[in-house]
Amino acid sequence: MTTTPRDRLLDAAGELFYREGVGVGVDALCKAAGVSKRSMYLLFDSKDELIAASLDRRAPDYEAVLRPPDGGTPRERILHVFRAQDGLTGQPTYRGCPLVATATELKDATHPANAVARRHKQAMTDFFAAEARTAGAADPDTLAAQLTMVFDGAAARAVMRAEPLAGLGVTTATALLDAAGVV
Amino acid sequence: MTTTPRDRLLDAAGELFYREGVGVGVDALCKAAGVSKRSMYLLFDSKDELIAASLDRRAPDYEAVLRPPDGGTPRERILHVFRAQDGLTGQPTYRGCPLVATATELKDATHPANAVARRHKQAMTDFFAAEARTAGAADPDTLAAQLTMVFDGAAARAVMRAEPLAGLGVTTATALLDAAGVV
DNA sequence: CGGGGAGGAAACCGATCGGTCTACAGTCAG
DNA sequence: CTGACTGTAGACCGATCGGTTTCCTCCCCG
Repeated sequence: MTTTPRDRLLDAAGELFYREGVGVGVDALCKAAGVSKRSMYLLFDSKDELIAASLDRRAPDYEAVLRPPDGGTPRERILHVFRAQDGLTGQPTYRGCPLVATATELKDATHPANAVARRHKQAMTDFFAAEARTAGAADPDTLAAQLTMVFDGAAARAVMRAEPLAGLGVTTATALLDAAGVV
Repeated sequence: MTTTPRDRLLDAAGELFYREGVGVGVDALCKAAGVSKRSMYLLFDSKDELIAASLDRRAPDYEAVLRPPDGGTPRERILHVFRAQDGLTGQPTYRGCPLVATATELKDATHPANAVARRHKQAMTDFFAAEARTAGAADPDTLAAQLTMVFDGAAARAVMRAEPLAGLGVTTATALLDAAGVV
């Protein structure tokens, strides 16, 4: 057995919940994963826990796509994130930032998946803050919060497909970096 | 009869779909509106049409809250939108921009409610563009797209409650206006 | 007074929801 | 071989889904 039922469940959940929303039923999910409901409920306490676990599983891959390779200036490293995002938003399968989309769908701030989303989003802000600090920005925390906001805004625009202007996130982040004196 | 069944349905739908998501059932919705399912399905072809119609109904009120009063400089008029948004995001009942949230939940870009959301969002961008043009910005369309993106980003941040910094939308919009030479 | 339309209450439809449970196949250790 | 363990298939539970239909009440107009 190359993949465990747990792996298959998390992978199928990550894809289906992102593509069709968390309203996808447990039956359809288990069928897609090739796992019986019985096994699913032995592995996870509830569908809600599975949502949270699948988001936690998906997040590292998401971050890996966005994170810049080693080296380069802080400015370039930050802009790499927005360029990578631009590549994602151009795809027809793009449904927004998975973290924000899940939080938006779940509404309930106490949902376990919401804590997962918050944690991984904070990691992105922390990355921006560390780079901004390295670059000697006057207020790295505020700049990091602004950049995260631009990231989420670019994702939202892409979802609504009211985005005739590609690279909007990159140009806006550039403007903020300029304003913050990050060369 | 002070309110028609149609009005009660649209109002209840606007509130419930925003507060709990479009997954709310037709039964619960009709009960909240004090309207029978029979009447609902005589007034609307389907739940999807009701979602679209309720969003269309809600949008003018939403815009009225954000739109600045007559007068003032373009810069002040633009910043008024972000200050008004800041007031909304501070409320515990805030669940994000209704237009973006609906589009995010529905996934399907061909859903009638998605067209409604796009149209109203475009109206906001058009407002920004008109003000930027009045102010003599070099590229008013790009600036308007950036401001809309910041607006949606601020909404997304507020949803996730990873928002220790109030007024983030206002300060970021200010930075973009400064960069675009809109005094 | 009598008739017709509007609209509420609720039964009903097949399908699906999240979740539980039984039955059985395969695989390992002893 | 036996017994424990893991896993699938799928029936089953009550509830709810979107949507349709029947029935009845009310009110307005003639």
